[in-house]
Amino acid sequence: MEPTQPPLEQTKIVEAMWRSKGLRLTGPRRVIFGVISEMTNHPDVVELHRRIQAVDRRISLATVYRNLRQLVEVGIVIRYAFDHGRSRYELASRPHQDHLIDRKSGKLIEFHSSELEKLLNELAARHGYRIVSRRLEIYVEALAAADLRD
Amino acid sequence: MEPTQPPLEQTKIVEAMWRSKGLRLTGPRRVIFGVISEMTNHPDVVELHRRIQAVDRRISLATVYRNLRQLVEVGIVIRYAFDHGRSRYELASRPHQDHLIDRKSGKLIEFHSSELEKLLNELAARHGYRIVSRRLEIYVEALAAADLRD
DNA sequence: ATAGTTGCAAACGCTTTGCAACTCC
DNA sequence: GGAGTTGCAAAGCGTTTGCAACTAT
Repeated sequence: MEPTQPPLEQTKIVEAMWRSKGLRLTGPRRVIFGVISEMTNHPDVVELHRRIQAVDRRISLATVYRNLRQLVEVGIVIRYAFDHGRSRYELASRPHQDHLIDRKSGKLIEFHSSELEKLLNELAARHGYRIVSRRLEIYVEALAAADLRD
Repeated sequence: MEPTQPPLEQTKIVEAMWRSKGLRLTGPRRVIFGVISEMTNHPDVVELHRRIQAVDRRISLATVYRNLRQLVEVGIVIRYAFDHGRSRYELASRPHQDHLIDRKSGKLIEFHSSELEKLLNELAARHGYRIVSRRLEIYVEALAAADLRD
């Protein structure tokens, strides 16, 4: 039934969040936020910059860095500095995933436990902190005859 | 002139481990390994270098870096790159702990919760697995210090 | 009008490395 | 003796920043 309305592409979540904070919106920001809105995994600056330049070649790496920094500051984006290479970024709105990793089979299971969530929050609070983000990797080994699929 | 036995000070665990791998032992290494053997928390290179130079002023930062790198390679030391500042180092022989990391202050809190331990074991078992090891890093923010920033 | 943003290039902080002298086995 | 190690200074790499031109409000 829908006529040929512009696909209204993926809503730019980040732009909306930014506006809701009453912050200034510029040309480069529109592009940057658009790209960031669509990131699903954990891209690094170079990858983001590449995608951003695909839209507008003039946007500099410095601007990408500056905006990422601001997005992290206002809590829209999370920055990870796992190893010592480039940082990786993630939309803060995504619910956090924890992982079970079976090195033998190479299987990786994502899970989410509200019980765990609750316990971790308590642990943090006990030390006077609020959790910003976390990283949980559990390395496991199959129990006897557990030939699980998935 | 020698009294009885030299106090045999704190055993230099790292030196012993290194020897057991048949690797070369030099003057600077003896000092570096001695300092590393005694590290209890998660010092960074600068802190380690300071302690090392307190013993032998001539040992360079480059040498400390090079040896840390080798120790990590052979698995004696673990390197953490929590925030984006200097890496922090820990003796691998210590039982693994979970970490609370305050990126703003750079503070790092180790904790251990048997409650958490139990829950994780349950979660793994629920999926048909047994835990081999894990890595948990919780990034936090001080509760009260929310409006302390400029 | 003006406070904020941008691109550029230079500066920064942590870490690594090329080199020549030195040292442990 | 010779492979491995060291100190030094310089280079590398990811990230930040000073500046002058620009732009959103």
